[in-house]
Amino acid sequence: MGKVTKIPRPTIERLALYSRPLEAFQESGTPIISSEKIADLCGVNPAQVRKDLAYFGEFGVRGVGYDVKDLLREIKRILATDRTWRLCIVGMGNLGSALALNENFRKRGYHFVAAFDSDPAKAGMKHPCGLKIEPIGKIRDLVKTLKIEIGVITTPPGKAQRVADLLMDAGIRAILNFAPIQIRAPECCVVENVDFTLKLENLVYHLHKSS
Amino acid sequence: MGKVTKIPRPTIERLALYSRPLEAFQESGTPIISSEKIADLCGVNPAQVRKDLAYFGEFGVRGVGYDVKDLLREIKRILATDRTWRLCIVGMGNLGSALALNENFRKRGYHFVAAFDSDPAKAGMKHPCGLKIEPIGKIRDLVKTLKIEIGVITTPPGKAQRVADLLMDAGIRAILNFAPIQIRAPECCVVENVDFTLKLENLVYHLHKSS
DNA sequence: GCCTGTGAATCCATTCACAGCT
DNA sequence: AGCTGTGAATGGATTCACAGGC
Repeated sequence: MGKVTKIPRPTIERLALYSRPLEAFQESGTPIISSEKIADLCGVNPAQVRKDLAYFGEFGVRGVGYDVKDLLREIKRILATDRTWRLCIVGMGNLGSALALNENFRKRGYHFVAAFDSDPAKAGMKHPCGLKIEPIGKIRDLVKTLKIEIGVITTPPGKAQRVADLLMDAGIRAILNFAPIQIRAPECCVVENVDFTLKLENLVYHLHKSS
Repeated sequence: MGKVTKIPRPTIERLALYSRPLEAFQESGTPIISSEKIADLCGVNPAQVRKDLAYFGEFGVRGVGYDVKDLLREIKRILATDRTWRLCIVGMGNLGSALALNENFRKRGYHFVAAFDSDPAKAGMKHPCGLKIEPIGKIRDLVKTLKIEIGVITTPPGKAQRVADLLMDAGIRAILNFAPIQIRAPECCVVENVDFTLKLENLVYHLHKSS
């Protein structure tokens, strides 16, 4: 409390990163951890870790370190991962299907409660994950009645923007986009893009450069 | 030419980003494009676009803009996406399977030439993508004989580091990791992480903050 | 007039280095 | 002695603003 500082975006991203080893330490019963240890495991600078945490309070004890359990709880509270969230997937191709079946999401509190696909042949079918595949036209209705908070887009690139617009129309304010295009959205909606081929192009550049 | 400037990492990432709309413009036959247009479509500043490109040469014409075809060719040459690359996937669960079937990769010149899984029940099976699933033990051999250049890891987090070590042992120097852990690798190997849940945690923070 | 290429200015994030507490 | 919390210093990257060429 006190200062009203703006939190740097990278700080938020790293908080999530820190929580990974913290979870492991909590499970293994380690009670205390130092900024240096966290930094080491996450590949960042120890001062960075301390500064990131200090934005939100004084969680550590000088001369000692951080209490693993407390710190993890604080981070989860900050990130708002201490509750569950309701998501939908749009585009039940191979990727959408794989995500719906992925256990990592559920384990972290992300529950898929609806699945959509524009293919009339798919609509109505029951997906192995347990969800019935709904037509795109039902997005508006279901987002509201099922109180969906986050939309995941796994459509082909050509359809992604239209789907995003539908989701936003329905009141969605957070989108995770897997289509390799830049989604345009107003301020009020947060969009995160996951573009594998972008990452590959990065790899390939470095490979080529150092050969 | 001339100055030996160090290229900022973000510049490389954006070059790949710029190539997306350029491809669309090339297909639609638009001959010339301005830095402002590119910037707009990619959500960056026009000066940024010009500076990024200027690191590699003078591709534009003052008072006119950039020739779409030329620029795209140059970017592809810089990123080394003007050739094909040989990859393997390790971990043929839902995600690995979906990636192997994903057309986006092939279209951009990324060819999966081998698939591995540690599950003996899967080894030997033919995957719908056309590849035979090989046991982990064959990584070393096949990476060499098939001249695999990039490894994609889609195993559970517990196995990811071991798989990465195997790949690097076999001579792989670029890894795309989908497991939600931080892969440790020496300088000589480039690692890109794709962690969906990290992205979700970001979204969730922003949702929560602005509610 | 228009749009690129680029030094200069600004902004932001990271790292250092040490004071402060246990 | 040890490790956190934090102002100060550093280092990068982004943006501005304008000179340069069509």
